[in-house]
Amino acid sequence: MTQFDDEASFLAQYNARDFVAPLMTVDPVLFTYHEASLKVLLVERSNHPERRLWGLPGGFVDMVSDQSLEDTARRKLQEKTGINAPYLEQLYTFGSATRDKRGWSVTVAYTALMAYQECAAHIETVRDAKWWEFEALNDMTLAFDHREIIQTARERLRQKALYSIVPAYALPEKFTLPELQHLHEVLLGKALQKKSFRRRIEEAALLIATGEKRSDGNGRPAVLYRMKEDAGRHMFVRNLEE
Amino acid sequence: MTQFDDEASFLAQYNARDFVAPLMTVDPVLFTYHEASLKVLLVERSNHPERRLWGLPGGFVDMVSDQSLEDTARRKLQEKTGINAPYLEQLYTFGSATRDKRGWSVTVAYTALMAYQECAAHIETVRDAKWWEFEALNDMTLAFDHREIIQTARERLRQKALYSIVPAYALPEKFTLPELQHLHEVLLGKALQKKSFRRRIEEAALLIATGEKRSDGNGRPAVLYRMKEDAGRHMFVRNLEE
DNA sequence: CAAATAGTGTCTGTTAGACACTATATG
DNA sequence: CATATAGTGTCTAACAGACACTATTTG
Repeated sequence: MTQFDDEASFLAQYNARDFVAPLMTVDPVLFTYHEASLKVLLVERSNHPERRLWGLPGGFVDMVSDQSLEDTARRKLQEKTGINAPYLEQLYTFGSATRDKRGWSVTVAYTALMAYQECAAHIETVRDAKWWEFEALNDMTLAFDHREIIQTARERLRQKALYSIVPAYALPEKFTLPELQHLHEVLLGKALQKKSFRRRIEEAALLIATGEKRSDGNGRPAVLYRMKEDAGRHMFVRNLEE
Repeated sequence: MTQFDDEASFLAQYNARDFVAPLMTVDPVLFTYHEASLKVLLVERSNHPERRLWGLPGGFVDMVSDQSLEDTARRKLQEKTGINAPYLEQLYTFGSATRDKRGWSVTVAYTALMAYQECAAHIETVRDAKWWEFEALNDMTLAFDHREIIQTARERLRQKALYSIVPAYALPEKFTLPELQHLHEVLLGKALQKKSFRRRIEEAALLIATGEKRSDGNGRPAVLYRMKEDAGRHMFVRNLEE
């Protein structure tokens, strides 16, 4: 390798094209909660590879328009589904020689949460975009290693349900405590004591009562709350039981 | 873009060299505990860019020899320092257009822990390898965004000290409870109640008494323990106070 | 009124904090 | 013996679980 006196001349001759790097993608796993169940947003691929299979709404980093990995995640969600998620957090990075048939590839996965809204395919590389029930994915063949990625995201979200109210980002802006509790119950796969659940949220002062109530026709109406600004960052010192 | 009938012909014409991907590196943050303080292993760069600056012992993914990102992390640690760490966990992925002067770059950071041992530079791209006291890094200019990466790793390790005994991987195979407690105290930046600390570890049955004791000359000798196989995976349901 | 769902009062159980105590080493 | 460090006994405080109770809605 040639030696250079100074960094400036080193950088002047440096050309990233001289080196082959792994394929570099970003894959958001977008969850929501609707009709009492957890849903994941998937898109049907209209191009090779893995054409016609459902997978995550991710894609390549655009070295011109993206300044950061989070930019890529937001852009891909926007392009493929028209969605802008209020919660986006890096999950894990999956990289290996074999996960993509095109060669060594790396994907940075993000967990995203948002209130349910209808969605549709937005660009030509996507035939369709659809919310799938999490449980239904067991019977499907998904693109690449996307099943493993979704499984990892789901597991992390389960953990967060034990010590935070991050799952609330999967609800509409205004929601009731029974709704939030049920979402946590879905994530944890077990019933929770409503007294415990409500008490810890109230004592940590994470929510603001809007003054409104909502009834679904049966029984006493529930108070509607919205999250305080930083409620998603709060961590309880003691977990709910597993 | 040309259309292909089947995936095989698509893959046959696909050439990763046709696309420019970000630079792709892996950076392990290797911690140990020695002489009552937390240390980080850094190497002095002998090549551009950032020549002569100290940074993490990372490097490019080798698409031939590495099968996974963890392979890269282990290989780089081995090459640059001769070390094989008993604890290695993915930390976070840092990627942006500006973090490396050569262009858009992504690094997958790993946290590694090991018992203290002497180390030395192992290859020509490294002038020197050295354990630095974590506190000393404040006064240094480090390569790239490595200060931020180390800070993130340190913060994650602090979190783990609250609900696990993962930090024990930074100790020798046999260690005493007062040693482990002091390491946690360094990580948390506050004194802990020894009764609480010992009680939770004993009740979770995470350690095995070796039968040996060790005295440092002063006072009653402490019992030496080693970690049970899966002790690093145990998570206490209730955190220590912050 | 009954049925259904929201929300509370209050007791128990678990586990961390506080801190004084005992145990075992050295010199 | 004094000193130093390891390790224990035990009370308190915080907070989740259990579960019966009250509250508010519809029909």
